[in-house]
Amino acid sequence: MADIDSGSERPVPRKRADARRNERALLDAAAAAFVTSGVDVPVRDIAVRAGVGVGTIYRHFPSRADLIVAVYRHQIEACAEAGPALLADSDTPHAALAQWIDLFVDFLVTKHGLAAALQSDDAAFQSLHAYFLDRLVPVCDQLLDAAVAAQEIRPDMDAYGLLRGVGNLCIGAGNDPRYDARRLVDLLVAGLRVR
Amino acid sequence: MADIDSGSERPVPRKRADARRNERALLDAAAAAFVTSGVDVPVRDIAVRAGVGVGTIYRHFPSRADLIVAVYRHQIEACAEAGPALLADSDTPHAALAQWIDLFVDFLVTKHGLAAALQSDDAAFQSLHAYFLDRLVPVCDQLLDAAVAAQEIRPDMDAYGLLRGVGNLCIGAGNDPRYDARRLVDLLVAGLRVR
DNA sequence: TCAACATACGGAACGGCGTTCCGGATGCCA
DNA sequence: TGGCATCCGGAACGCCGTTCCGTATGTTGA
Repeated sequence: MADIDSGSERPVPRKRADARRNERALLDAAAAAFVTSGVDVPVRDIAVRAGVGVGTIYRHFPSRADLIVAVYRHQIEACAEAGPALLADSDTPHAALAQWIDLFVDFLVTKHGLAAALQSDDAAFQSLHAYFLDRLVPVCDQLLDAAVAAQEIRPDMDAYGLLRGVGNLCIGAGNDPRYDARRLVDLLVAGLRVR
Repeated sequence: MADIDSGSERPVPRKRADARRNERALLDAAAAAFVTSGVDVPVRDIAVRAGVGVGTIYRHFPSRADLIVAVYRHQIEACAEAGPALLADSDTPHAALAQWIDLFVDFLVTKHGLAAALQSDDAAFQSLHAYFLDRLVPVCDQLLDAAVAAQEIRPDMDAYGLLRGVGNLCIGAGNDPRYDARRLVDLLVAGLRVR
């Protein structure tokens, strides 16, 4: 989506230098703030870190959810692209599915508060929700289909439901040493197998 | 906890009539508001429903979490007490466990937003968290122990982790027809079985 | 180089939230 | 009925995400 101006004419006349600088500063500041205080960190804190006013945040990112998406876009892309690769490399589709879900869990568990934000029905988080779904559901679907075709798992599980379940299980992981989200996800994936 | 004054002397001299009336009105109003708008309903709305000022809510319930606990206390108690009963009546401990978890899921799924509040790390919800845990973890532990003793499930699952997992899976159920929390919980419980 | 303009900035302001505070009202008991 | 402990209502506080707008600044054409 970025840098479409590799073509001949220039319909989008490039943003001002300070705007580009601020956008970069905001992405860096937000990433750092998310690590320190979780994705629920107040917008004002991010603005202070970036040395910028709050208004500037909203010029670049329509809502806090879009900022979150922007910060994690690369990692989500990487996760999505790992799906077909795992399917090609693994011994069985079920192994690929398990490994891919592990990747997803790794991602969520290390982002304090992200899993909770993902399931929030707050309208402000709709774009976050939508981006994850658009990008990951098709990948998960492909893995599920392959495992079903190999008769490794029961055929009545949909990718959307599974991803939401895994996402839900990751909520609060990392806050509480007594709660091991990964083990529960493993249990869930184990329950998926044909008996 | 209520009505300790069945004894002889009366060290706690009974609350004023208007206070008792308001507490009852608040419980009723909160219950109705939770059904209509979920447990996240603004405190002011509950106050309006009860025909009372916001200050009155906080005199009776130290925080919104305590109001939630008060509203659902009876149902939580019922769920807790159903555990031993199911264990006595069911054919196998695993069946009892599955049925009990079903009860828990039934309870959570019908309380819009409760499951999310339960997992929130917000300090205001600590008493909610604590009450659920105090009351339900021992029951779940008993069911798990029995099922482990009968060699029906793997022995490495703790009651706290399981309850949190089930609670997490129930987040957002009821908002989204595409998400079937019960099915995922069933999968989780199925994954618990020894292979 | 400079003026003029589109673009972007900062932070005050807004509406909503949970919670606290306190002057005034009210039930209770002597 | 008077006096007092108890309780009430709702304004006020601090924090939040988001919006708005007067001001500043990068850019561009002359």
